[in-house]
Amino acid sequence: MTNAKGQLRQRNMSGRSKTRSSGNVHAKIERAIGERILSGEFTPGALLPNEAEWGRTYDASRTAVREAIKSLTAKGLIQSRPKIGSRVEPRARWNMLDRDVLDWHRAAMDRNSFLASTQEARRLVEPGIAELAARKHTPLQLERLAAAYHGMATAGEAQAMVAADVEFHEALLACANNELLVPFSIIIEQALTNLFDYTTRKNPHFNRALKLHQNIVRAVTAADGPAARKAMLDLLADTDTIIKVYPAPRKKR
Amino acid sequence: MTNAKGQLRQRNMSGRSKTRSSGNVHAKIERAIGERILSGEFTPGALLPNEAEWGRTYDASRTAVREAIKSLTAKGLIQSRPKIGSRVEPRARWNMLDRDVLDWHRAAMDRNSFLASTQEARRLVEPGIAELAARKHTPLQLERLAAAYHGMATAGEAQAMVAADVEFHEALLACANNELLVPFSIIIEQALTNLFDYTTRKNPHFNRALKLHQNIVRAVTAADGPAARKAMLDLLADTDTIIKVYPAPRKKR
DNA sequence: GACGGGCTATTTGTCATACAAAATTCTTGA
DNA sequence: TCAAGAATTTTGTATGACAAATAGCCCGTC
Repeated sequence: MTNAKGQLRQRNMSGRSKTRSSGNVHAKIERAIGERILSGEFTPGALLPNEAEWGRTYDASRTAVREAIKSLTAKGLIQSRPKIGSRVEPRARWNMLDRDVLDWHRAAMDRNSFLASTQEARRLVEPGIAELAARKHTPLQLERLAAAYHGMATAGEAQAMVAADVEFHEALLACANNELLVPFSIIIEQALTNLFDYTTRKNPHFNRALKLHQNIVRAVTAADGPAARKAMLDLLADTDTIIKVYPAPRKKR
Repeated sequence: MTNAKGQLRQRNMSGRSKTRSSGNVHAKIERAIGERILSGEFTPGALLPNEAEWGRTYDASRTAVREAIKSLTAKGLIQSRPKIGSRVEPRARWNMLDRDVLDWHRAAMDRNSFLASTQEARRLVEPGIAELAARKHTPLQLERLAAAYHGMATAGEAQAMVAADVEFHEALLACANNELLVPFSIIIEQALTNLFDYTTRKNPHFNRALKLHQNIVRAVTAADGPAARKAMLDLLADTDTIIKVYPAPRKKR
């Protein structure tokens, strides 16, 4: 994130939508420090430089630094105390389901390990979500799900396909009608975005994936919980297969 | 959170550990605004008062207000833009697995609805976690789980029992070795804390719950995934029963 | 020598003020 | 009518000053 002189570089937007606020000084500093923590440069329990020092490092005012630090604190990464400074919190406190944190986390590990852990989490949660969705959806929510499926079927380029896929899973999550589960969409989004190279390119897979998604729509529409669960398991199993068949498409740099 | 004159009151600590920073001005403002959003006073899309206005409302400097707002932004509750101000984000963006957000959420709804949704989420996730734990735990993690069980068995007062119970489930989560699942511990913690009145008091239930926890330890120790899953399902079913048997112990005020 | 209490230094916390930057809204001119 | 530009509002950033908290040191006492 930072070059030799510690100046803030523009982010490279890998996977994430361009946040309007990413141009803000405090947002850049937050990202810079966040990445350095997630990368392991500062380990849990470690003492960070003080605010004045960060200000010098990134050539910014203490105000901007403090706002960055407050954000990182809100994400559970650090904790500040007078006379002590800011310490890195234990990993168990890190809010890994925060968009930024998960993004920094992904950037700090190799892609296959990351995909392995997202897929594991998805296998754990999404079948249950599908079942809940089948049992609890409202007509409006079902409409959104159907529309998302239609969006997948008619998506043109690969980029749009990924977006439609994400929307599909978010619509399904909404069908489950449990707000506590919603943050999981971030994992799904990251997983699908990073599966980009694996999927969407191969046309034979495209049709298969579409069919597997359709099965979910049908089961949810029929309010058939067990069928929805199974349809989701099938979809995830298919995804896992693809990851194994095509190991690491191309090294990142 | 605020009285008629808008002055900040000391928090009442329901369920949460006393945060050192809760005495900070920006933390108080954050909490005040957060509660007002979660309570529905400001609905998604609504425009909040500007920073200067908040400063007057809570008799604080713009600096403190801004730090509060940055925290709330990091939790996904709001988004700020120049010339516009701060708007409440759609609920799907809210980071419901954040400690504070979940706490404000709980405070804004009736207890039974809250417990219903936490139990639903737990039924969805924890059996899978138990299974993963059985398959992936390390010796050290298993030790922690066993110690947590021992802590439950020897806990004296009810307060300590709840703490030990939370530690048990967090230890189990750690056994699963998937960091993406860790934030769920916040749901478990909130659920158990709020189940306080239901459980722990009745001695017959205490022994039963202890046994159900022991079954989990055994299955995990034996690396028996399916058995661990079933043991967790049994435990959760038992908890659900208790909630149904003793509806709402005492209204909160 | 051990211990307790107070002193000091460091760091975050808070405030006030000023100006920059962004972006909506209004205004004005073609 | 519409588009370009000006005005206005709000957040964003910087600076400087002081308050509050507290770890670690110092010192005096038992």
